[in-house]
Amino acid sequence: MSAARHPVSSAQRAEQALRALIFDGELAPGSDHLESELAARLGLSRTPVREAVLLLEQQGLLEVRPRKGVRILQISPEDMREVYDVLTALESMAAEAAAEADHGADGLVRLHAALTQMDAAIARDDRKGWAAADDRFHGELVRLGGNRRVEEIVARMVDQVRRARMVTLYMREMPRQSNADHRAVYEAIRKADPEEAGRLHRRHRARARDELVALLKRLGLKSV
Amino acid sequence: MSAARHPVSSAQRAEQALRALIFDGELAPGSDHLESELAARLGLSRTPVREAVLLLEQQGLLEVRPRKGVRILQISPEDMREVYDVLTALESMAAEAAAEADHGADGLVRLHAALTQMDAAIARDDRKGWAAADDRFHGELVRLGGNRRVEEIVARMVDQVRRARMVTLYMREMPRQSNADHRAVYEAIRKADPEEAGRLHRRHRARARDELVALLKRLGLKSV
DNA sequence: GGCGAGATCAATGCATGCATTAATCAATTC
DNA sequence: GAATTGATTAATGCATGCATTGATCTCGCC
Repeated sequence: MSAARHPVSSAQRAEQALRALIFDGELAPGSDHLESELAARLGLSRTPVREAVLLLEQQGLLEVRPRKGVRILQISPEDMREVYDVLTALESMAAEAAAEADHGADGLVRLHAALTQMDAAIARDDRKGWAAADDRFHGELVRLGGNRRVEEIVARMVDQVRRARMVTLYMREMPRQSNADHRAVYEAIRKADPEEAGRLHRRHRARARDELVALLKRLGLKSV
Repeated sequence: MSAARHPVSSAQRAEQALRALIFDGELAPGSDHLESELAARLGLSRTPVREAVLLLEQQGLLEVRPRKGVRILQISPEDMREVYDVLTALESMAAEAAAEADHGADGLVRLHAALTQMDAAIARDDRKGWAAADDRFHGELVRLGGNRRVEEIVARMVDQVRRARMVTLYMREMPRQSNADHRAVYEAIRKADPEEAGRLHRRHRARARDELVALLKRLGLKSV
């Protein structure tokens, strides 16, 4: 998203590296890891790793437990409900704002591109491709909303969703309904109808939340 | 909010101390401060101060500028609009959830207490007292909503509002309208009417946002 | 007199070392 | 045999030191 500002510090690389390890599942949810172990793994000293760990703790990805190492946090269905409720509230507001701003079809090219990419991915039965395009759609929607703080908060929440999706992506039907929802939201924004855009997006996220929470509960309580 | 867990680390004390300095205005918005200077001021070494600074940066209170020290962030009217929009979306959702949960009048004692304290403060023309009670009302409302993540995000946003209020608190009428709003929201929650509670709260925050942004613009662009 | 290049300065970012202290293990006693 | 207390271990939290490198200041040249 943001270009490399300064030389790129080791702490920043540590943060990115740890995020990657967490999202790839190499640091499993619920597992403990010593700072020194992580530092050795990344080929750094403890200091930048410690800084990265503190940031990731504040981001809700892990927890520092004073003598027991850092624990990668697990996400319960209840957590997922919380995350989705935050997303519902903020994204639907963003959708309203985007519709009010009345971007022409020009300003919505990226949003539309994400739509067609999702369709294409579904046709190919490419779940990862669909997920990536879905992320782009939601990211662009929020960007169009014109509220930086909303962008940042949503990005954090999406991190959590991403982890749950690792598990669920292959355990359900291809999300055709979801795509119809997206297209309807896009149309409302293009027609500059804020009320409709907000209402449709709210319904979309509520549906997704209910599906995901039900699925998670059907499995075991604690998952990625 | 949460009790002291472990012995309380120096880094945590540094974070709290820096927050206090910022909110008291001793570290002025827009001012720069070297890490070593802050460390000396707090009687600590640079390490825990640096950790605290990194956390506060992520909380949006300051910015680390590699060779120029940490800069205490200023808040523009546009920033305030963003903050209030986030608060509007999340708190009104919390109000809905609180109404749905149908807490009896028993479960709402703290919310009601905040109300009466706000009334009393207005009668005394005690602006700081009113502000403190207002914080309690909003904090309790969000707690009743039953979403930890919303609580945390709202707390961050309230930090920003607090800084702007330092400037504006004495520059406007006593907020009687605001209190009527609060009472109406309380009543809707007590009557377990989610739609009403959400609608009323949304209107309340929108009003507060418009007043504050207008006031800030009437002064100068960048304020606390 | 103004502008540019080079040297000096200093703040950060990182590594390292140490003290603190929680957790584990063992030994002794009941 | 179990439990409690003491000793040992080791991970964290903090302090300190150093290298890197951006910023500033000076000197020289145009």
